[in-house]
Amino acid sequence: MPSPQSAGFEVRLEKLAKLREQGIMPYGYRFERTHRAAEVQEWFTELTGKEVRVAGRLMTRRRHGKTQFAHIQDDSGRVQLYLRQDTLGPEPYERLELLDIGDFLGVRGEVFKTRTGEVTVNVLEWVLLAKSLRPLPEKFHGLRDVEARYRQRYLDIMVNPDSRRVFLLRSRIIGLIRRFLDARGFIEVETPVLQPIYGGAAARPFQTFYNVLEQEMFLRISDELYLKRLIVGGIERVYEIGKDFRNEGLDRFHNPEFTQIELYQAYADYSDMMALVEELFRFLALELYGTTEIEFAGRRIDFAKPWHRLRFIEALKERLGVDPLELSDSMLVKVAAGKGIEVQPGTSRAKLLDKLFSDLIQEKLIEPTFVIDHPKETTPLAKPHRLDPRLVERFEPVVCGMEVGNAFSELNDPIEQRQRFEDAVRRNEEFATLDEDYCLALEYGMPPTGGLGLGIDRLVMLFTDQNSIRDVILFPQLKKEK
RNA sequence: GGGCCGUUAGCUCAGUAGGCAGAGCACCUGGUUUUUAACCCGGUGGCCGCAGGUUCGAAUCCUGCACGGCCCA
Repeated sequence: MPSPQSAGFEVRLEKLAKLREQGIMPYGYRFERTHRAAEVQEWFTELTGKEVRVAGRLMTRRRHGKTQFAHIQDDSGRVQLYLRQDTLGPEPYERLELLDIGDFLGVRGEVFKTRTGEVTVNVLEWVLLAKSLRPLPEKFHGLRDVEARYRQRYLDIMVNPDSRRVFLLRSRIIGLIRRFLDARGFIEVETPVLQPIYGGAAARPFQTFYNVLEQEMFLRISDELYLKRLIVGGIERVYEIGKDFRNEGLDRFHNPEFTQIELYQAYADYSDMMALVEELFRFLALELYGTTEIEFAGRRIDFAKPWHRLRFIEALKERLGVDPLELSDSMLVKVAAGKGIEVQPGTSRAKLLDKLFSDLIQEKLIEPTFVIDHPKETTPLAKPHRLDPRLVERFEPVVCGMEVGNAFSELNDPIEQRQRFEDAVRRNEEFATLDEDYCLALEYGMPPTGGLGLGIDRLVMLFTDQNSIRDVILFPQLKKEK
């Protein structure tokens, strides 16, 4: 972190003082703009010779004695300014010496095209809107240092256009998802982030204390059990986009605080959810890029075609040479070890199966694929498979080896649901809970329901070709600097 | 938790037989009335991540720590 004494700071403070001496307010209140930077370029034909008012941050500057060129940047892009002593007058021109790269300016001027063809504003009048006291990162290379890009994200998006692009796309993607679901009659809701009992996934929660209720609480690890209560209540198509929190690992694909969309549709099953995913991904690609193809990590992925279906058990059976469903827990551990996959003693069968699949198969699934029909014990909230009671009706959408979601035909038999919760708790599975209130809700009756969760961060990674989840999260947590 | 890599000026980076700490950009002085990574002259700027150790001498070698990245668990 730069110190107060660092280069440029003192000099800029002096300029600030001089400006005040000259009666200039270095921090303005407002500025009426007629155009944004990009609009001046875009509408050049109509604007040429006309007066415009634009504002932005001073990003470049080339001085030539009695004239100078500069660029200001606003959120649409940049526009060049041309500043002449004979146009501005001696004092306002001289006062330009008190400006620095990084300052915010508002200008009034005439639009023209320079000899080299760049659309430019010939400035008639300028005002300082905010003085910058810190030197900006280098104009050509931008801000490269990964740690600095995360810790000072404002600098990253200020000077690295690609970073800005990612976050603008993130916003568009979320907007498009809403548009897609709203058009299909889904209702967006908000459910509690602070929950008295966590559930809907197997993950270590963050804990906190709710003073006025004098009660331990958890930050949600999933929205599932609340959204399904709403299905019970008669909201037939419902979704929520929000943060979930899992007090666990942090790597390229995982961030403890992440954004998920969960949606539930009454009278539907997991096949309907597969169709929805196929449509949604095609829609996103078309809206964002005008084609069904995207590029991720150097590969072209086409969402025009239906996704592959890969049965969880059959894929594992082929890879392991034996049917994992027919193996005892201890045999399964041995077979896993034979494939180089070691787990801590006491790891649940569900976790082991999951790990086997992730390590041996999932990372090779490049083409869009639904991994379907998982073993029952992996998924206590999914409905038994209609053709094979050892399995559940579940799928995980996988693209480029990356799991981007999870979906089921939702379990709506309250007796079986309670049994499945109790089994998981009895097997002492990590983070298994029994949500009595949810069981009560199910006892009132829940229609057949298809449910789907999608990791928004990973979705954004996929659609913006980013390698790390931290590159699609504006302010990823880092350790405190000491 | 383990392995590897990184940390040098505001930014981007050089810097090994261990011997005065470097460049470009930015900044400051001067010049320049159509430039655009403007240009020309001159200049300022360093806890070389932190703490120890080895050595006549350490950015450089060794140990530990901090922060970050990648890979593994």
